[in-house]
Amino acid sequence: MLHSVQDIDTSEALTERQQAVLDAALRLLVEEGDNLTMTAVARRASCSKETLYKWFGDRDGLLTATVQWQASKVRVAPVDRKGLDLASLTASLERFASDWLKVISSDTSIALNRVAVSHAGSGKDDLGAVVLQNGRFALAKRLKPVLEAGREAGLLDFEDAETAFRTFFGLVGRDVQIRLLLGDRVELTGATIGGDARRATQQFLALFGAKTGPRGP
Amino acid sequence: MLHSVQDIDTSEALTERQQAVLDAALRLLVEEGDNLTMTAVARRASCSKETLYKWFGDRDGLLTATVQWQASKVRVAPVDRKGLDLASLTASLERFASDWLKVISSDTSIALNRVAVSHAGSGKDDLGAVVLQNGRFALAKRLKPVLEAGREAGLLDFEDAETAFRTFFGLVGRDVQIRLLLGDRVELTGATIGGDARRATQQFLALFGAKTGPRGP
DNA sequence: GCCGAACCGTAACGTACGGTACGCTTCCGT
DNA sequence: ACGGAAGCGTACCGTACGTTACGGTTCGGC
Repeated sequence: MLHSVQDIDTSEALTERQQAVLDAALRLLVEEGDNLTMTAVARRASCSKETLYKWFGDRDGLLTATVQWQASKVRVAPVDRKGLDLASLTASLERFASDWLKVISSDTSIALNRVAVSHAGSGKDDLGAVVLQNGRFALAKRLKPVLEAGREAGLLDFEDAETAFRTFFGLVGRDVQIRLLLGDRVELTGATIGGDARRATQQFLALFGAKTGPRGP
Repeated sequence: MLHSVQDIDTSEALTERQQAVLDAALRLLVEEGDNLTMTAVARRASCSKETLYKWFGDRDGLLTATVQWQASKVRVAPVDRKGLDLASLTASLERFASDWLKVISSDTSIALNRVAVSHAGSGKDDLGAVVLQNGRFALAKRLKPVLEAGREAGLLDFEDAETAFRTFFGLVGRDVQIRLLLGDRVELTGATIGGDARRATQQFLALFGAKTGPRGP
């Protein structure tokens, strides 16, 4: 099962130098895509190929390390769910939507998803699993508590948090990610993202907002 | 601009034999992903590599021809929009949703999208554009008239057909496509697809159904 | 029956790249 | 000061694969 990849502490024993190397690899990955060669990474990071192999085993190891390294950087602070009213819930949702749109439209996310999708075909490594864990599933894990809190507060009404989340996910992302991955230049300025986040949130509330109002009968 | 790829009549002068070769290439593409070699295609299609190069130029040419060939096979009949009431509109939408889910969860779609995404990075060919045109944009072109007919009939209420379509797209697809592309085994039996199509349609109607009822005040 | 075109099967070529080996420098501990 | 580990730069090896070349076979036209 793919979900079995837990949140590994990927920062286990990563030297400053190693992190720098992985950063270089990441930058190169964004520029060159899956075409990056070990030689290129070595040159860019000003290290020897021998070192790359000693540290990361082989090419796939380097790629996985790079992806996990980027993933470990994205851990955002969980949303505080103190006094929850409609306004703060709306704000939270918009925030999640906006953040998510910014992520999936970023160059690094696009590059990482591209290489993970490529490798998902011939299953040598589990890049797809890593990307999923730190993307879509991490988002779910952070958002579901908010949704459930909203339900507790009588603001939301849904049976299954997973289903509600997936709807939110669809309303936010729509066709953006697949279009970007396929090379379409979708217009995504800061303003558009804000507007899309608001629209998605309103639609989600229209679908899952409690008809009875907060603390209803 | 990426959208500039019009619907080319890809079946221009394609011999039976050539179609057979492309079918073989397609099957191999589904099995092997982007790892397929020219030798493998030649062997599978029982033709010589020289012929492959004469017909399709080079590897990229073969790939593009294969993708276009598959695309040309998917042209479905447009939906008739005769007497339009809520029932038939709902049925149409569910049909679209169900068809789309079946497509994106099919092995060939996954394989094609994978290779297109891979190649979208280093833009040698325009596989991404082709896939987008025959996937997401073809769907829009077929669905929008239905939506507009629904609006004409007073069943739907929206400003922009494109926006409405994108919402529908998101409600139907949600996280399915990206998860499949990344190698997650999403459960998608016929029953699940039917249920998801119904749910997406109901949600869409809840968001864009005219409050006034058909032939409103 | 004969010719050339199209095509099959396979062998051959060139190159790019993953992976390894080696010499040299730096730097740290003793 | 000295020995050795770590690491840089580079040269080297093996292989896979894209691309080309070639001999043999089928087949339609005359």
